[in-house]
Amino acid sequence: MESTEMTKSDQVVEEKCLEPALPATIQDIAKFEGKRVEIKGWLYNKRSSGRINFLQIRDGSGIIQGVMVKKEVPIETFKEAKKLGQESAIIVTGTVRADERADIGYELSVDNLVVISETDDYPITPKDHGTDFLLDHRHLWFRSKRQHAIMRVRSEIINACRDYFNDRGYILFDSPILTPSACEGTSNLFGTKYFDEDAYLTQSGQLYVEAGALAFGKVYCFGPTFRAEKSRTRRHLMEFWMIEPEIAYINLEENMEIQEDFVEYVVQRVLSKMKIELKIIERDISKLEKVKKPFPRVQYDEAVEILKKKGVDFTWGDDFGAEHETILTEEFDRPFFVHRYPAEAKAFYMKRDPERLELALCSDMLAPEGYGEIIGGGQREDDYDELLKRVREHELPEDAYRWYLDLRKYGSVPHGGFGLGIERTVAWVCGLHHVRETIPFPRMLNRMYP
RNA sequence: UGCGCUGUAGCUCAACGGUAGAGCAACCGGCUGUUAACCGGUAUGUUGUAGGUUCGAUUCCUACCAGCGCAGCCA
Repeated sequence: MESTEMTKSDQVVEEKCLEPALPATIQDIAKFEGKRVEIKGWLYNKRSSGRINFLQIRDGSGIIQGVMVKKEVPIETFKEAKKLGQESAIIVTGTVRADERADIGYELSVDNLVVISETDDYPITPKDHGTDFLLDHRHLWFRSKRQHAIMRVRSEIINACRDYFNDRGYILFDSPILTPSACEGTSNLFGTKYFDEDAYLTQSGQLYVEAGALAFGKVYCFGPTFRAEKSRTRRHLMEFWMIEPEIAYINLEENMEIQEDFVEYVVQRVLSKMKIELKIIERDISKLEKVKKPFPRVQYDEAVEILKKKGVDFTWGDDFGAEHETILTEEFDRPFFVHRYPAEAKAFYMKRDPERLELALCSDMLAPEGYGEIIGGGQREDDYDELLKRVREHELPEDAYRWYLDLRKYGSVPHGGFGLGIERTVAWVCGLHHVRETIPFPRMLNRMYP
């Protein structure tokens, strides 16, 4: 099929004595000013004005307007272009021309068009659609400008996360997705079968990554995480991605220093590399420019004081709800830490503060503008007897945690780490209302399609 | 799971209890610089499901179903 199309295209070249077209992407179109190029893509939208067809062409890297003038192309080509439906696959050739009127500064004077596949009735029209409809068409939705930009930012954030740790001597140490028991002893896991045994989809790689830290010093895992919580809010997905570094020989303070350095790096990198995308999403850049360390550190006790000063009824020992998080968030113009929560409500593996045994050596990083918790982390209990006691207190199956207890038996050291939720981070960096737009195919309560 | 809201054309939404309507998309035509282009024309319905009140229900009532928002839980 391709060869016959090329012949057709070559004929036009001959007839008009045009230069051969260079393969080009819209992203790099500036390099081709004055040159004749070929763009392989899709029709994003079109308008016409009698004797001119304006074709908005997208190729995945960007959108450019192709201008097709009636008297400059064969009449059949002009008519064909006029009838083309949104998202028809097309190969367009033409000359790149600088034009002030164009969004990207360049237009394409089209001299030929080859239709690879025609489309009619593309469901996502350039008008308003409801979220439910768009989510039903998620497989098409991210062809649209805004979703396209968000997916690019997500990709860059993930690359930045990986680069940060790879460049600093961390070993990628992936944790299993199928696990024999609950990592943190909580319920709400997706259950499945491992042949005849019960198995669960992981809700955190942390326990495994601890084993990695004691072997390699500094490791991280990056993968999907599953929570079978019946949560339906703008901050929750049933399946989400988390990057979880774990480091031997660090304390809580050092842990927080790594976190702020890491988050600053990720945000600043998106700021410098994704300007176009952030503009399409209409993100207020000034908010992100303030994301510089050091991030404020607030003890749980102080956070409770802040809430009380603001007239919020709050009992010491409770965990913060969404409303409380938002109020605290308004206090700062950058992410901040809340550390040393009451140990009662926290996971069994968290180390107690030796100076105040009722507190856990843990911290959350809360993103500004009401985006809530993006990181949870802390110091792990490294004493064998203490950890065994906690396992028993939480009535966890001792046998399943044998290997985890072993880590405290053979060369135990103070260690800690944290987990950053990718989708919440993307939502915050992009300034989105809901995390469902931050992942290609969101898994939500009541939605597993497409 | 609790509280609240919604369900009408492919999409976004109207319609005091009195024969079901608009914009966009589709289709036909017009326009030499459009940019969610515009202008004229054509076609489009089991009003979520089941019952009830009523002469008459898209409208009022009940149940169910589906979805959304908020909360809890968490990243």
